[in-house]
Amino acid sequence: MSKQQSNVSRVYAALRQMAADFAFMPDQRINESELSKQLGASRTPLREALNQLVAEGFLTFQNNRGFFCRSLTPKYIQDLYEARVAVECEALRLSCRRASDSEIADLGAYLQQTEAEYENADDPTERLAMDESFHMRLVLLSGNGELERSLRSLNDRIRYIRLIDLQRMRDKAGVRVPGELSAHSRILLALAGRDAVAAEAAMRGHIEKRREAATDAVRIAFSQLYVPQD
Amino acid sequence: MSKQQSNVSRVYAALRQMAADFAFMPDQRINESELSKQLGASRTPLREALNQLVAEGFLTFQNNRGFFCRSLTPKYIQDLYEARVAVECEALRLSCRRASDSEIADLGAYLQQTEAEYENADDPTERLAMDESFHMRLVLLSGNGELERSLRSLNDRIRYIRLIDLQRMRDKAGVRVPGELSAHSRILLALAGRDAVAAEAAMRGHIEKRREAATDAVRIAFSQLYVPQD
DNA sequence: GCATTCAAAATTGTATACAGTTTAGAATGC
DNA sequence: GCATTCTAAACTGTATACAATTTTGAATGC
Repeated sequence: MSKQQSNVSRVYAALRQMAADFAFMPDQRINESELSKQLGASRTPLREALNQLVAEGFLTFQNNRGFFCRSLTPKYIQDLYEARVAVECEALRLSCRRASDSEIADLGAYLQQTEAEYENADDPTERLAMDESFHMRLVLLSGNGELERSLRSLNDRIRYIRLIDLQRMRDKAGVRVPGELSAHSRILLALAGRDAVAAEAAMRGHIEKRREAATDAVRIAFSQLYVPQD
Repeated sequence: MSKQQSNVSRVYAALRQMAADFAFMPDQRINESELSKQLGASRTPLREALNQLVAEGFLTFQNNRGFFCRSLTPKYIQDLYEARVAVECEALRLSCRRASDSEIADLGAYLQQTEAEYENADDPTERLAMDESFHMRLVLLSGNGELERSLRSLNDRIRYIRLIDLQRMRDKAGVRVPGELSAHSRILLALAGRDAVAAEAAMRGHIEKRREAATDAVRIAFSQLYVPQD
């Protein structure tokens, strides 16, 4: 009998979470000894996990200087949003051909259930989790493992900014007019109608609408990250 | 004065090349001691590089059993081709908006030059390098670093199969009718006309045309990989 | 105050050792 | 021949040690 899960993957998961949350400041140097104590593993497995995160773009590496948190710039966030459009639109196109009627119906039920919760949820983290979950389910319907992997990576690198964006939206957002369709509903409707063009257009519009706001949020993020207490 | 390039990144580059060429057989277990001798580094930096390749999908990892070459299945190759469509079509769309006229003219000159060479090149490796290069230049015009990174990864994981595909095409391919436009020319023309829809359609058709052939090539690849000498 | 120098401290890079686990293959029984 | 058991060899996982490099910060000169 042996452990199924490797120690490196446990450390990796913890680090990825930390990197997503910007527990490391942008461009901050990462101290291996300190971190290894914190995570209860020696530097050898820690560095193996850190190397994985470098390969995925969460961290960078400089010879003899070690590991650094990725930097956070409007350009970088824009790149990630554009990549999301690429991944999610193509996945949606595939889903229009491949998803079964019952899979689409299931997603519809999920959407209906969460949209009610969404309106009531105060916590932006909760809202974001619901939003991400809907988008991820859509990609899963495409049946493409590579697109799924890409979206997971993009989501984790973008999450912090989306959270800031959501917090700002909460303050000034009006309630949606009852009867008006949410962006998610419009996407799902087009999918149910197997209308790839309409679905893609709805998805593209939906993501790009948030892109501009998100690049603005980068500046806000800076102030939130670099001020310790407020 | 110090080395600019780290040892790990040297080992990584060598391993990535090997993984792209299927120097490791699909599903083959990788022996760390042997490989570390071969690459002139101890197991510590070797494993750091191997972990990067796991994160990128070139290899897999099982606790207490070590590293394995990714498996090679028609489904996997299809996923990668579909991801290429996602990345390259969106990049092209962005390029239509962003590329300067002179950048497009440069790419046109490059295309004209290589298409002549392409017809004469016997070596499939050369042909593939030219093809990849054109596609990569297109993505670079989008100015999106994330899409660029994705395409690089996809290219390396797909290359071996494309090579097999090209070898098969050589045997039965007819010469293109003079005056008829190559797929690359059609894409470039649409780009020059800033016609994102036409460009995307041409790109999609171009990649998908090879996708089916490539999944067939997987079976051929198996026979080539598993027969040592022929 | 500001730049420069330099030695001490901190940190990274990697080889190695060894414990823990898996694998290979011989021996055995059916 | 085929499955099972068991032991030795091979291999992986990780802590640790130490060399090489970078960083820190005090001392100095301007």
